Amino acid sequence: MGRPRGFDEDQAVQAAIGVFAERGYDGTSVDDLVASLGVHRNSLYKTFGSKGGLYTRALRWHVEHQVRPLVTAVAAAGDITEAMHRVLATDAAKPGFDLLLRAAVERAPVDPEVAEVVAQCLREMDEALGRALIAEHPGADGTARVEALTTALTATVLGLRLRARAGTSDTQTTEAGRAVAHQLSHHEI
Amino acid sequence: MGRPRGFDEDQAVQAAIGVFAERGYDGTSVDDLVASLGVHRNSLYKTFGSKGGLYTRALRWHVEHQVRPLVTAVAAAGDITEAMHRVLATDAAKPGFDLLLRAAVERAPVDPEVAEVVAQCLREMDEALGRALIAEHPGADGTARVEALTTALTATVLGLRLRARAGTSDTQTTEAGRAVAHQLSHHEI
DNA sequence: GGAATTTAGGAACGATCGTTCTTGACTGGT
DNA sequence: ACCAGTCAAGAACGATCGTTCCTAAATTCC
Repeated sequence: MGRPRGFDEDQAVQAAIGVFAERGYDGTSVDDLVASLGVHRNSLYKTFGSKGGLYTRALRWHVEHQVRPLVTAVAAAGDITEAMHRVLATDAAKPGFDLLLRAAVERAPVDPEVAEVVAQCLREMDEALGRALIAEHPGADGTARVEALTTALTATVLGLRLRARAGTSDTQTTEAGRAVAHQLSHHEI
Repeated sequence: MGRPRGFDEDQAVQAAIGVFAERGYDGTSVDDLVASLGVHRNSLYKTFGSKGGLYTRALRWHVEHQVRPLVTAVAAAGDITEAMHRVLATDAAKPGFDLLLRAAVERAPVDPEVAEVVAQCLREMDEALGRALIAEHPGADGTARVEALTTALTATVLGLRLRARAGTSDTQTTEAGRAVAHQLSHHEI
């Protein structure tokens, strides 16, 4: 039924993730997207509806296919040190969660749909870190203290990645993560 | 020497801080600034040179007059619980450090001048939190562990404020801060 | 092998972007 | 009183914004 697509939809979404993560929503123009995605204007609007539509598609894909694996790896970690290492380890090939970070700062306050996606994802990260925490402190399971600590731990992870983007070295980031994990691991909570 | 100004420069800068913090750099137009600052276009360009010039002026003012007092209060705190409370306490009247947060995320990666201002400010926050930490653990003074922990603590503060902006309740934020402080206060580091 | 349908390729839209220019009102120094 | 210098007010600039429209090319169904 008609001419076949000259581009792959998921591939375009992945490219959009990179562009939006690097330049932000307001800092990215449709021309930027057209150039970076290799998808031409008309196809972009036909497929995603609008710039905002492509953004939410990109954010959802990012959360589901790039952040979720990180969350799963954290939840499966045997201890907090390993969990923090898995979520903070930098690797050029790894997608990370930069778009989530930018979305939380600049889109969540003005876009309820983005806010919901971000909040849900952060709750999952809280729970995953809580699982790693309980793996070392089984007695603390279900306590309010664990909940408060995981809220803070997720915040720490976000903040460390934020600092890394703003200039803090990978070494400092890694050691900071290790220090926090050590503090939570070698003492009761 | 000519007609006197019809606006106050500091007052305009403070208004710019609010606008940039709320809408971000790319999300703020010069028209927005003209409308919010009550300063007319020509005067804005005569006084600040450009939109970017006003932004860096606003960021420097924010850091010096709004974040620095927070840093000083943290450094002067007798314990970490008090320090965390002082930096996280929300109050409609308090300026907070939202512009710093947004600058770190969206401008520092692309503007070396902003990156330098942000990095310097975060280092000061690190040192202030370190002071509060050492107040409770004098023996840890100067150790690499303190440095790593303060890097993480500043990250936690940034992350918690980020989460608050994205929807996390003030109660959760406060309790998360308290839980972290408790963990650092009641155990050796 | 048309007819119908979908995409690609661009031109083009009005609106808004950051910035500059023009004009006239106002003030201080001589 | 007058000139020099600063400011306010707003029109206007070219560039870019997000979006739409038009035409040609490519594919499936009959």
